[in-house]
Amino acid sequence: MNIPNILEIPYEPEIAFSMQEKYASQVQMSPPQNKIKTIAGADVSYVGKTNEAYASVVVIDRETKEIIEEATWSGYTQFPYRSGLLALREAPCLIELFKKLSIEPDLIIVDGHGQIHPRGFGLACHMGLCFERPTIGCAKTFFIGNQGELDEERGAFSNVTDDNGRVMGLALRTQKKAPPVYASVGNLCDLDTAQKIIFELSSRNNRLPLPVFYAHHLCSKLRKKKDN
DNA sequence: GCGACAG
DNA sequence: ATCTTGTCGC
Repeated sequence: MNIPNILEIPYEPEIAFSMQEKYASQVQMSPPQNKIKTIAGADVSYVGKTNEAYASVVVIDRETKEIIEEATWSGYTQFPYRSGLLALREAPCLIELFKKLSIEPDLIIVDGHGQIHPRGFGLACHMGLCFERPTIGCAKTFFIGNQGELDEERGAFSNVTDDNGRVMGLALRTQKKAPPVYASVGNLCDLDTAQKIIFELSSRNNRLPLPVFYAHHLCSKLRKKKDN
């Protein structure tokens, strides 16, 4: 896949914060221009709490839900995990990973938050500006913001807002008994589309949208394999 | 001041 | 993220 931009990765956290504040205003929340027929999901896993990383991306056909391409990458991250600065750790890995993809997916789902972020610029936003193509974040746990009550049925959702009442994203229950996932815009996509896509690609069998679910398993398979 | 804090 | 035991449901 073509990668039009690579954002700087500041070594100093304070500089990284201001970088995120600067780029947050460049995120585009309008609906995708093209019809969404191919969808990619990406994930990264690690050996213990080391910097040894395994990343994978899986692309499916939206209509048939069949896998049409996979790519993997392994190497070492340059930064430790830090809340709010996940992109410093994972963006370089994901860029190398997506370089290996031949398809140009119509939409990319990142395992992490987008606009649900202290400065409105989570990992999915960072990748969305790099890729210049519709990108959304789908995180497994609550990060920040005010979340309303959530019904128990699959499909129930509740906005996640900041302290000024601005909608950053939403909590979406994709399985009846499981905790919700958190959907937010990364770039070049609206929240309604993000919600719709995550809902239709999740099911009774997979709380996470199919491409992310597949990528997650591919990652841990890789990690185990290299471990032995 | 204290706790919370994506992966 | 990873580690781990036990439990529930198809």
